[in-house]
Amino acid sequence: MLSRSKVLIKPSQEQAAELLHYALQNQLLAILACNCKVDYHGRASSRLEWGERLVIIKRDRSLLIHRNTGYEPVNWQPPGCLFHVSFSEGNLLVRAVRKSPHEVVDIFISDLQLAAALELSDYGAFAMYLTEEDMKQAVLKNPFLIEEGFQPITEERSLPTGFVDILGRDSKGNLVVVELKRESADREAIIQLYRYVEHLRKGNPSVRGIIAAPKITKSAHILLKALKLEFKQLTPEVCSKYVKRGEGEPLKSLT
Amino acid sequence: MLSRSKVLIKPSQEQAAELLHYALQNQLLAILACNCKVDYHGRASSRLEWGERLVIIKRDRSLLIHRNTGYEPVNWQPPGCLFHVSFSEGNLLVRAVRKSPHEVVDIFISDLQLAAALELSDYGAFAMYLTEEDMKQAVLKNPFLIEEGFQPITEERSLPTGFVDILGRDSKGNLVVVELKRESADREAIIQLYRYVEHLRKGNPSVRGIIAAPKITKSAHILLKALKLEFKQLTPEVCSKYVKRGEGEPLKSLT
DNA sequence: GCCTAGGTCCCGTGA
DNA sequence: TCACGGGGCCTAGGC
Repeated sequence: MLSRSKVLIKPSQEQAAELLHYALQNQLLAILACNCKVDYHGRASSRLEWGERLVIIKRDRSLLIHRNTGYEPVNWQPPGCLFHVSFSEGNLLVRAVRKSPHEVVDIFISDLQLAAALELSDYGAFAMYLTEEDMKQAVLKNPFLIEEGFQPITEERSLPTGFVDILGRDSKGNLVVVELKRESADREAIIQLYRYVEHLRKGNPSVRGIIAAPKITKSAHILLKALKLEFKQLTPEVCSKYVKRGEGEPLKSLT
Repeated sequence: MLSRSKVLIKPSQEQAAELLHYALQNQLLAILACNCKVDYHGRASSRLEWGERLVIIKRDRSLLIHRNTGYEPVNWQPPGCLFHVSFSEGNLLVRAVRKSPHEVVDIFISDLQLAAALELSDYGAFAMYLTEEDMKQAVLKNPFLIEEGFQPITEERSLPTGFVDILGRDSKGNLVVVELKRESADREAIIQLYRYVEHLRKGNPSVRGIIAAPKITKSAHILLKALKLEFKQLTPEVCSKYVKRGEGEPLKSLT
């Protein structure tokens, strides 16, 4: 399966430049393991002094520069930027330019351990489960997950202040605003919910606001009480039991 | 500089496993270009079907799985997780386990284009400029950037509701809360500022709230007016002129 | 451990 | 294009 892939060990700057051109032209993924320094200017600015890093250019022309530690790239450029490969003061210079916002990453490369152009054939589907959207679908189809007698009115409703996750009525006919959180509800979540509820309460003081989440932070709970909102414990895991995704593939739980 | 680095082209699963052990033992960075499928279970769940990807394990035991497009890894594990390399149903299985929260990534690898263990010697300093912190330092040393006569009281003050960027007094002695934003101030920023101001206004209705940012969104401006808060235009670029970083290295501007 | 806030956040969605 | 909210966000800093 090497097909159009090429790997060079300890290439010269010229060989690496040629490989980069080859990868960019053929929409292959390029990797360089190299000694480099990096300048970035754009929304912010940064300077990375000389050291050995991994430089990755993907076929969608995104750029990642990774150090030997850390989840995050030290410098990067999102997909779609333009690359210029040149030579400058004895170094191989790779410039990645993003149009909007205007941002420039300059990589000065002195020597290389490895350079590779890889053809990665990848059509595999990716599916994510246990998201906030899953919780929403579960509640819409099983309103009792919020409380007995709860009935959603519309799936979502746009208000001047933003969006409501779920709007409904309780068994007594009171308007209920439900805000879903996949993880612990914090103060921001309460404030968000309160914006909606406050707006609706103006014409109707009986409007209820319920935050449905696995748990709630201490300070969020204090705020919740002060604003006369309610908390309903609801986890993505419980919701997943009420929601069929894909071809009904059951979700495995952590063991 | 190859030193302890090793590169294998089209290795067998057994050779790749050996290389992974070697990299993990010697705290080298490991790269695999391989056909794989990936399961993730933890805070959420995901399934990635078979396809060719780049798998990176860093010396701090972080894991990145990159497809041939996109800035973000499709699956990952932050630093510090535990790796188990084994063989399962004809595949090389790499399992990365995170303790807290408990999360598991399973990578099933069928065949490999490339496997490398790289020793990346990297001691280069990284410095970032034009951050919110830079704006703060600039304002603390040059309070007139907010307005004539402004005087910071303390650098930062913790309130029951959170943190204040800068607290000070104006030329008439009124308390002033300043919230800094590096980019356009949105409604969330206004709400955040209002939380502090509202708290302080209870004992002192003359308290002012100023949001200092390059610009402000339309809806944030409306909210600002309604809450009797103020906007002061201030850019990170202007602030950078009043702040010396490192050895006084001047910041280049975009040209 | 929890909680808060920032980020060159990225990314999708909708106006 | 801007604006807004979600994310397995990650990461740093307090407590």
